[in-house]
Amino acid sequence: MTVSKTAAADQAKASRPTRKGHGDGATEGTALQLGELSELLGYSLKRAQLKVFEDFLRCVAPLQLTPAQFSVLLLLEKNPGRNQTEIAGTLGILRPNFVAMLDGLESRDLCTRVRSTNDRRSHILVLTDKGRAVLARAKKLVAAKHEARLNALLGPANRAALLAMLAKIAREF
Amino acid sequence: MTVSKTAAADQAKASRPTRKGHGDGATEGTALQLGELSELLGYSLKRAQLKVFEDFLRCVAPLQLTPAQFSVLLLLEKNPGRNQTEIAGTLGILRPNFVAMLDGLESRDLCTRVRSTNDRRSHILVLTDKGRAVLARAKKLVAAKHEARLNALLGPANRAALLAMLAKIAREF
DNA sequence: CCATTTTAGATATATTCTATAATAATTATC
DNA sequence: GATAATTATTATAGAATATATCTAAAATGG
Repeated sequence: MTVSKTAAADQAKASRPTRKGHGDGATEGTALQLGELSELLGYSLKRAQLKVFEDFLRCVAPLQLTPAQFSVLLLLEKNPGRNQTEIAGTLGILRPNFVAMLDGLESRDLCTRVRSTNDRRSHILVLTDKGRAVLARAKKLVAAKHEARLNALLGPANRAALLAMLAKIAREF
Repeated sequence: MTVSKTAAADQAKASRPTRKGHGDGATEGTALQLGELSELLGYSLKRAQLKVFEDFLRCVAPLQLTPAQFSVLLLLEKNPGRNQTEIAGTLGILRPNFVAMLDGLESRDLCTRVRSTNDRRSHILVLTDKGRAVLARAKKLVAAKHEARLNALLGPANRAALLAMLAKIAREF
């Protein structure tokens, strides 16, 4: 038998069924203990990342941009004249998966593929004027709502320290 | 016309095709500039999380445990007598998706579902002896290889500060 | 120049993760 | 006892992620 001998004892601890979120709370189930989970960096990293992305989506919802799309537009603005492989590679996006993503951006007229004259296999990615405008508005929303909220929570110095450590992990780990 | 007037100029900057990673490097493409992307917390958060999970998988590969599976086993050990809804909810896993995950753990005899005597709708989750043993080995691998590597990269004080900030974001953001 | 190899983008496809709706069994509430 | 709510489950759909293959074009080496 592989089940713990204390299974019956475990059962005894199980609370009887009660209506939850229903007033006095005297019979509400106890919150679970995270225990060693709270010392596991990867766990908090993942939970924090989900929260941050969630907030990003809310803040930039008027422009209908995902974090990944925003990162592409930012990269195109900063690096004109680059092709799909270079942009996708820098962002850690696999080339096949980048195709549909670009289709989406291009169909919304945020960027265009331009056949390179130097190497006719490749597409230079170009921000459209609309793409530039949307990006500018997105930057303002992100700075004013999203990053501002993080700053309020952590404080500017902590936020900078956090960013530096995350970048170091992303780079060197 | 929506395409930037400088598209032709952008094209001019595109490097001619060259063999990459091929010796002298005089003609290698320049690395892309991240620009404002490196100030976006969510971006570094995501990239760091991927690296950390990747390393976790490597370190604990002999036991064939994913981060999510490890977190379930940890939580079962710390919180005996809980049912599926409570465990899944604490980890942010949706109940329907938790079913297949438990099937996997149960088929490997790492935990078992025990019908609760108090509420016969629910399954109390119980770590098996094998589950306890695997968890103990996993903890050692994680501490000795995974978290040790993070400590070496950041230093213990920074690692603690990072963890505290991530937990705060996960909790309060 | 020509044959071979390599690369860029695209397509197809598989896997995993995530999310919602609906169902059966059981329990709670009126 | 009738109605509503809850647990676990199934089915399913969508997104993210991964690999192999195809074509057109370009580079390489004779």
